[in-house]
Amino acid sequence: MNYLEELNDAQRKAVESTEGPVMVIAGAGSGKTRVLTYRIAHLINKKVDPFNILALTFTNKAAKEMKSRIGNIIGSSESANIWMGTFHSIFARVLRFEASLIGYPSNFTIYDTQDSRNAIKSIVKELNLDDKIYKPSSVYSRISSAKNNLIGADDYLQHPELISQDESSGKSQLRYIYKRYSEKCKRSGAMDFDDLLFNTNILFRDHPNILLKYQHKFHYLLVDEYQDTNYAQYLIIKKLAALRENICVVGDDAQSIYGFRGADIQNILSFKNDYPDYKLFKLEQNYRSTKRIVEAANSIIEKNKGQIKKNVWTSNEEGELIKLVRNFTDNEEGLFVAQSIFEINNEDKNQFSDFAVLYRTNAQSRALEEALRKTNIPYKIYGGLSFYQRKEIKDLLAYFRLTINHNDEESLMRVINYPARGIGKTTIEKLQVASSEYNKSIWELLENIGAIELNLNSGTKTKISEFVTLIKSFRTMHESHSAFELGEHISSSTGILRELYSDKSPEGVSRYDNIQEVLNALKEFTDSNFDEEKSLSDFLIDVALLTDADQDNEDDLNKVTLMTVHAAKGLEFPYVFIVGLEENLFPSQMALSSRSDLEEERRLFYVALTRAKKRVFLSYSNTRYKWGSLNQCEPSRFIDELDPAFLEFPSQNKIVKPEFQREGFRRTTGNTPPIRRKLKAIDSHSQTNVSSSAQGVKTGMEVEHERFGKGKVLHVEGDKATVFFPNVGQKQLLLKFARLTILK
DNA sequence: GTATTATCTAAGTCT
DNA sequence: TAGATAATAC
Repeated sequence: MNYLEELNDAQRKAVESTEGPVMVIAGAGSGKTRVLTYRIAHLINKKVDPFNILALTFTNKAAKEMKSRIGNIIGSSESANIWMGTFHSIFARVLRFEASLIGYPSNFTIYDTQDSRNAIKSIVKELNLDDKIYKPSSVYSRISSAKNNLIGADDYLQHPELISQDESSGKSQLRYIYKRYSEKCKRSGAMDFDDLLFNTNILFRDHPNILLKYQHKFHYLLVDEYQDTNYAQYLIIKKLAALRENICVVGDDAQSIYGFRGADIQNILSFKNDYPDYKLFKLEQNYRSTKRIVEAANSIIEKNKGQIKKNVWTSNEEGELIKLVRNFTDNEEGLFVAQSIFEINNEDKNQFSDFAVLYRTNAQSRALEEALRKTNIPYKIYGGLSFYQRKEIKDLLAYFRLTINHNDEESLMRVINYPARGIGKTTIEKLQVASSEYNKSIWELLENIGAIELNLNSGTKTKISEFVTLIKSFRTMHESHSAFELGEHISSSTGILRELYSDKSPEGVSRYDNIQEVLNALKEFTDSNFDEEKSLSDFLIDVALLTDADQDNEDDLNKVTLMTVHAAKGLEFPYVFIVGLEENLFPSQMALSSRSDLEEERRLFYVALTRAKKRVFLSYSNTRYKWGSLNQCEPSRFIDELDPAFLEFPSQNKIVKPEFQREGFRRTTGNTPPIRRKLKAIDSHSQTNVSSSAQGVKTGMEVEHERFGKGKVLHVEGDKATVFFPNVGQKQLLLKFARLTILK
């Protein structure tokens, strides 16, 4: 087998230990994907039926790529049969088969976050609660984390701890919202993202025979990015693996960045308790990045406590220093990025696709986009307001969803009067009241609108029955026509196309084009993979579970990539820009209150750094627009934490400081720590040379450094000082960034 | 019931 | 700043 020869010792062992529990701790860039790929290929080579392999990946794109790589090794007819995908899409598929057992229709709808929030919002209204206190987003995240910990609505009602938490945060009614929300979802035949995992657990818990069936089906389990699994996912895996224990998990505790959605590093740490005779392999050699990048990243991650011991190293070349750049505004930061890309691209004959710009929040993309557009640099953005979340798309999809599942209330509400057909607010309110009064779905009321006394005038009733007939006709057509034909018919016969076509504004035109694009996607979907079922409801599941990283366009080759650090997980680029390195942004303000949140931000920064193969650029800005007003910012603590030995500070920026309107200024709140205040003071007149005397550090002084401890200043030159620390030896420090306290 | 205007509020990361 | 919602006029 020549593919085994392409692996180093640890990788090879991880590939060949096919039987029994295996954990692979894989440092950044250590060939994790390669191990997973070869391991699956190896299994199939050993005559394991691909049908008996379940591989859980973090994005659908990763699954697709891995499948095609495996196909290259062992033949694509085999690899096509592997069950490979994200947790959500794999178990959505399982649930479709088994839905009736847990009281759902097999054509259930998947609610996205917006649907869920809307549903919660209407419940808060129904219960006459204050929507300032019960904000849909916060209620939703509370319910979400309950579900991720397998606490159902009824469990929640009897959970003293959660109830008292809610009471002390002034949200004592939360449990009743949760209860109603569950009921509403069930009545609508809808599952939200968390339900897909929650209900899979319910299914396996309450139907041991079904669990057994899948245990017999999946002889071999592989889980990628294990550090980012939450409790619900952990338990599904554990149950499925219980029979044969042929489970292989791959992860890196240093890259755990999804704590906010319930991911628990403990899952890695407790693997050895669940499977005492497990085999552990550590992949520590980094093949991706230069020495300086690897070591700089190590210098960051070592600030975190409680990690699995490992020593990530590389035999790659030294590489260049990490360049740090300060900007006065976020727009200037964008220009810096654009300019640098332009220059590097010119001198080294690189592709635009060699560059990635990573940021903490999606909102930061705008300034970057603008700068790249101005400089004519092609780019693509992942995430943010994705294509399928645009209003016109959601409207069309709502018709699709309603056709498949008439009880889908969120979709119904979206389209019952769009395009306007004379069923207005008053009517809808009456329907909603009646719906909770009779405990019937709104669709059921609509269907029997003639038989129910709702105090509606006959004109409205006619309009309603026309609407019902329309949707039912789509349903009938669904039986006899392809998904694409149906989609086309729906978009024209509902009047959506006509409505958008008549809007000749640029936005209107682009909305019309977007609808056409959905239809194209649907056509492509219908035409692909003849062996799999390709109905409209399959399409809807695919669309609902697209991840941010999944979008892929043929014409997106050779473009600069813009994405959040989260979305960049698992990817690599020769040149990486990490922008917006400011306190309260990266690390996020909300992470500052707890140590563990801050450590997660630090891991996030670690992930960002380790995406780079050749060079890293860090940048921050002194001011940034937030919510339309200007804010002052301070450099991120993570900059201070990087070992300065790996950093290149630019000579003075040539850019002229723009004038700010005083009124527009809003001060950042909170107490500025002394060091930061000092930094800020230096920053604000840093056009003049930063002299050592600004901080008063002089040769011969005794100083203390936050990390290196006490030391003696040997030499000062400009803004650089040479200091001897008994603990760590001699260090070159930049006074601008080193946290030096003068002792004597 | 519908269209237009004024006001509010959100944006932290993802399925 | 921009999209969502409430208020207002028709």
